[in-house]
Amino acid sequence: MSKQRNVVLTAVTSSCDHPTAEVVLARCKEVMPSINLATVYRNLNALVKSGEVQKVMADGGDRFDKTLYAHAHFQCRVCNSVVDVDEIDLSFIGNGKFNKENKIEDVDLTLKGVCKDCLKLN
Amino acid sequence: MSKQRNVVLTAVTSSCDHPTAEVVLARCKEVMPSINLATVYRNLNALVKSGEVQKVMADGGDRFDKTLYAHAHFQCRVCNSVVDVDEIDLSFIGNGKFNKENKIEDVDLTLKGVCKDCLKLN
DNA sequence: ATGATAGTGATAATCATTATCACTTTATTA
DNA sequence: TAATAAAGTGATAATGATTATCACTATCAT
Repeated sequence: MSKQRNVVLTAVTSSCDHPTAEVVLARCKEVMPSINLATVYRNLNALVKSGEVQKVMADGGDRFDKTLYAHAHFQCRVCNSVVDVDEIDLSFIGNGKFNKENKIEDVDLTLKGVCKDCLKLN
Repeated sequence: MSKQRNVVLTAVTSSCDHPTAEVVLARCKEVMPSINLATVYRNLNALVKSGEVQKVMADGGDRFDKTLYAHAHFQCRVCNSVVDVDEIDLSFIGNGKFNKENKIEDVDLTLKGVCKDCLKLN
């Protein structure tokens, strides 16, 4: 594991939000100013492949997540923030007949709407 | 509703798959060779806004869907095809406490893995 | 040390999507 | 019907996120 990969991993795991690649880059630069966006993408993809972080598709670019168990997300269409939604249980997925014929490897459940903070601003 | 919007709408609703904008363009050109990709995007977005079609985020570009009720999707990571998964009931979402503080407007549940056809090819 | 290999930084390229704009079609009004 | 306003189109440029390329550097095993 290179120094850069470690810096990228720390940038994702040291906070509870869901940073974009650009945000990860900004955090890495605080600690390693020479690090490059391409390196950030390379290592994020490597970390996803090795199962150390999760990738979450979202409007405005993919997000990266330190939480590894299956869980739902919510993205606000006003401020674009992404938060975990733990109250939804995803464990039932894979029990149906669909998963007998096909192979489900991953579940991506994203709720969309307006978050409580943006609701207040109206 | 312009001729072009009608052609775009028909391209989405006349089949049961989940075409990308490029596929929609190809279908439209069969019937209206002069139609342009920008026009296809413009009208797809307008149809989404008016609630006549649904947009589904997917790897390799957004897909468009004539089915309007909330339902899950599955995307194969080998052939990239997207299919409906009707056996998963999404109606329970919105009953929890999360939706009391925040406003959930849309649900996007995409399963990922390998479809039965691609499993056979191994 | 030497060579092989993997990883990096810089930047170009790609891909999906959106913006712009001159022009055409459609609708509205006189 | 003619004049005019409004909306939509096609062509293409621009954007934004992501990936590919490539010369160079750090790391590791001889």
